Amino acid sequence: MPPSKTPPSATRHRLRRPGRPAGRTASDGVIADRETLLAAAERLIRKQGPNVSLDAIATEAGVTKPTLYRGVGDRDALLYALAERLTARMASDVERRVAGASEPRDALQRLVEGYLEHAASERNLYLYVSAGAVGDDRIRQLLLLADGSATRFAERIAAHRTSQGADASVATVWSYGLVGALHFVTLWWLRDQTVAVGDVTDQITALLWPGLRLDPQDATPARRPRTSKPT
Amino acid sequence: MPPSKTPPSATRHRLRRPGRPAGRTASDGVIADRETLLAAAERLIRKQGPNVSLDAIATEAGVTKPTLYRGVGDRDALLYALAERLTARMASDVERRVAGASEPRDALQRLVEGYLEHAASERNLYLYVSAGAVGDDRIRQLLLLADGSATRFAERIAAHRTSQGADASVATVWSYGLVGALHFVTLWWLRDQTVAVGDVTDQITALLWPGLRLDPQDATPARRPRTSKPT
DNA sequence: GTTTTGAATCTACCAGGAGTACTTAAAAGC
DNA sequence: GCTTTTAAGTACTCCTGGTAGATTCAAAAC
Repeated sequence: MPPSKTPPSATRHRLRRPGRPAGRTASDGVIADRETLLAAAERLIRKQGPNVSLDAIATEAGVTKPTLYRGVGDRDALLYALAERLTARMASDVERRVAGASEPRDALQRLVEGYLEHAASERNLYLYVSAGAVGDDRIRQLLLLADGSATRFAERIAAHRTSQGADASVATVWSYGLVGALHFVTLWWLRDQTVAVGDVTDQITALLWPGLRLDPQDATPARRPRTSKPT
Repeated sequence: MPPSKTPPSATRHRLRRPGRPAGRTASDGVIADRETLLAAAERLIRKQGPNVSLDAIATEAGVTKPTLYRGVGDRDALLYALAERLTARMASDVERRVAGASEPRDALQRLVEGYLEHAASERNLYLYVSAGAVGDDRIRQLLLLADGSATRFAERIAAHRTSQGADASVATVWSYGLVGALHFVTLWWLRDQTVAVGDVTDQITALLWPGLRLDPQDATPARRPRTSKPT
């Protein structure tokens, strides 16, 4: 009945018949590459918004759900992978901008602006990763973005403060605080985008910079007697 | 077959047969009160964690899903209602603590500590409201907590700065930044609760206070030429 | 060159949860 | 006493995440 079985690539992006695909040799050009699947997920989220089903993503990749599962894992795994890719891109973008800073405050300013603009340009992906799925480990999912970004901040803060002889134990809390502030302001800004990026940037910088700077005398911010060891 | 139909309240918290319940007169003691339903939702979330189905909540209230729907609306409506209740409680709790503050910095310190402790004591509810559902308006759901808290902060900040002759236009951005910082640090702290509340409180306060204070000379934080009107 | 083994994929299903159309029973109104 | 309105539950549909088993191809074994 079928005139020619297995048309090589005639029906691109259409579900294939069952069975091993007739293409490449093993482990050479692997079909259903993880990279391909993740790229398809990003593509679909970018154009369709953050509410996409796994089925839709699989179809976008020209593949079915089980293949998607073997390639990237379950919904959480996909979420984590996309979060990692997004934070890595944001980090390198922001890094590039910060590199040209003249002074520390300018660096913070560029960082904030870069975060805002990158989030805006990847709006749907940013929202997808921000909301997470509704799974068991809610905290982890809510902190996905933070875990990606905060460790980078924490290293910087700790290194800087240590080099200046200041207490570096604040680094972890401060970095989560920074990311949280950035994140919520970003969401607010993404919602009703009525304010110019520059203004928001200035305002966040004005809020955060005085606490982060290290020039005057503020080397020991402790104010109350410690009740336990700070880990 | 059934010996006595409609046992009055014998099977408490068990699904009744269809039909209007045989209790009260209208608008007197309304059955399936919205308050009752929301309280049941909170009760169940407190004891079972943030992953609860609407069915489970209805059962907890001794009622079925359609009744829950008529009482509080869909999943989003429930989420918003619970967020409102939680933020209101947190606000009044924090307000009470802040009232006893001696100086502005102490007020911030009490605010931070109150936020952390209240979130910890309502952990499951806090997580439920934080994550939201995965619906259409993701941003709104992600900002649920912020919208509840930030407006209160914004009013305070604006009033304080105006009274001191400082630029009050930063109030909105700053309040979202504050809530974001508090929120993420709270989540991080709720995850691996290895640090004492007091230490975290001190560290966040140390980060945020210098930006918020208004004593020295820092009345005009603008650093770059404005490119557009700030709303 | 044939057979067996293993790998990659799809089809078809299941489970669970949100949301709803319809039915039933009690109260309120006439 | 009869009708209308109100407050519920029953039982369904739809959608989405996840999985078991069938299906096809390549490569190794003989």
